[in-house]
Amino acid sequence: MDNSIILKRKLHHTYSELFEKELLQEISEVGYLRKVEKGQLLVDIDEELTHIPLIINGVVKIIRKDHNGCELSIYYLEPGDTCSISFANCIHRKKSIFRGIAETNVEAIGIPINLVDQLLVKYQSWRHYIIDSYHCRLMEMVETIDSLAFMKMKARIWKYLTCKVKISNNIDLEVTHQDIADDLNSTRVVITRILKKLHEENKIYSTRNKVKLLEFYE
DNA sequence: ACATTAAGTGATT
DNA sequence: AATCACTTAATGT
Repeated sequence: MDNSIILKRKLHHTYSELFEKELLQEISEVGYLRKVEKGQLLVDIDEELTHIPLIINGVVKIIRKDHNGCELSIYYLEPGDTCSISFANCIHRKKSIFRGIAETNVEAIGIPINLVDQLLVKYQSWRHYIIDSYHCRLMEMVETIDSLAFMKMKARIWKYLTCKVKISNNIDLEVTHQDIADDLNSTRVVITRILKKLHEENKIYSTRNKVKLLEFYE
């Protein structure tokens, strides 16, 4: 079967609502189908980008690596998504700052980067798609940052409490929320709220001036 | 009983 | 996560 016919059909069920007809037609002509098996890399850090992937089906995990090589998952690409970050990269011929791994078996349509610019000029739906994509990615990032920041405080409090228990060799601590806030350079209200959560998780039992650790392993 | 201090909450930034 | 403004609960005198 003709390559463009196959692509057209693949494109249809996820992108027909998104793109105008002419754009679908053009993509089916210039794109090529790329199948990636679960666990395989789509793109690695420092790799030069040669095409933009439009995800047809499957899920791609986008991750970042820290200095130690620890992975931090940034976000997921699902059908109908593309890696908008890669647009800036490919326009300026930069290398990827992310790694994309197939979380499941993935089918994607690759669009050569030299054509991405042209599509941007020619098709409104393509422009909207890219801008929306950026927006979604940004919102996901904000969420990730929020939760990281929050978890950090919770972790700090937990460390602080277990440390105190270890020092005093006593499960019962005599501290006010304000004390903890001062020690951790935070504010009382924030501590109160996180302690309440820990309380609800049955990790501590806290009353006025007191915090009792219910979970404490060496 | 009243004042003081600790803790809880909702809204806002 | 921090700040504000305000409420509620516990404690000391």
